[in-house]
Amino acid sequence: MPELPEVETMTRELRQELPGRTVLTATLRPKALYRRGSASVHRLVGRTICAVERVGKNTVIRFRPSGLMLVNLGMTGRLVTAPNGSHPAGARASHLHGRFKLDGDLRLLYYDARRFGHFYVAETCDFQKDLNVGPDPFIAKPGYFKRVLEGRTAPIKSLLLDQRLVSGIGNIYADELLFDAGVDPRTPAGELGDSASRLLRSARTVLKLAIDHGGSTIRDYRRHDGSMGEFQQHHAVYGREGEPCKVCGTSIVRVALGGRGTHFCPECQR
DNA sequence: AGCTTCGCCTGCTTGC
DNA sequence: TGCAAGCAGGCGAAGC
Repeated sequence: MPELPEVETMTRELRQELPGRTVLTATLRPKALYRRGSASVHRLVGRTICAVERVGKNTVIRFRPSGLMLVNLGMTGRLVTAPNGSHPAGARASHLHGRFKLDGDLRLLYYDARRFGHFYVAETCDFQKDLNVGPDPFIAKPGYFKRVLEGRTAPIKSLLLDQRLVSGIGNIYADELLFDAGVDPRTPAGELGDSASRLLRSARTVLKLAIDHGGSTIRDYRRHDGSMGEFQQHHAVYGREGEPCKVCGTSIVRVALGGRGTHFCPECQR
């Protein structure tokens, strides 16, 4: 499940290759991969990539003289370059849904087994307003969490997954940062008090560490070269149900919260 | 408005 | 061993 660290890793890798390339042909199917209100990728033919950046869990490719394409990988999406005629390691042809032929003998390919990803093509875009993408933990100012969580009654874990409030955090890193902060995921967000600012610090710590390890590979995620991320080896709680807490030895518990598998240490997180 | 549930989709895991 | 059912989960839509 690509979250901020995985998308950041992928975006950095694409940034090495894409800027300066002009789009020669573009196809994306099926239609369901387009986000509502998106223009067709055909519009990008003839335009030249000028920047590749990350916004929350999305990769944004910018073009000159104008235009942008936002890619959200959903759960199993993979955006990767390959020379003409070759396919990236471990990619199945039946999962190939998007092809962008670029100049200089390069293709940008989109694979997605479950097709939960989506694309948004437009001339301009206000991410916060048009796409409901709030600030990520590296952009948010100290005090931001405390301010937006005030009065909220939903469990803090559920709100951490809400991209409108804070972007970039998914199921894995929500569990991991709550452990780092020592906060019970079921805590009503408005009752956090001063630990709200601790959450922001933990988010930055955990996400930064994950980026340094190339992200987490649970099932599908792969680095650009087909290798796996390493951070899953450092998970304290995610996927460790029944295993001893690395701090106190208590068995890690798994509960369902808002329909999501949620892992935590009942001793360290209160 | 805020909170919760549902549906999309397919590969992997589990159970018989 | 083989097959069917169950499960996972980002995110938008719908329901309360």
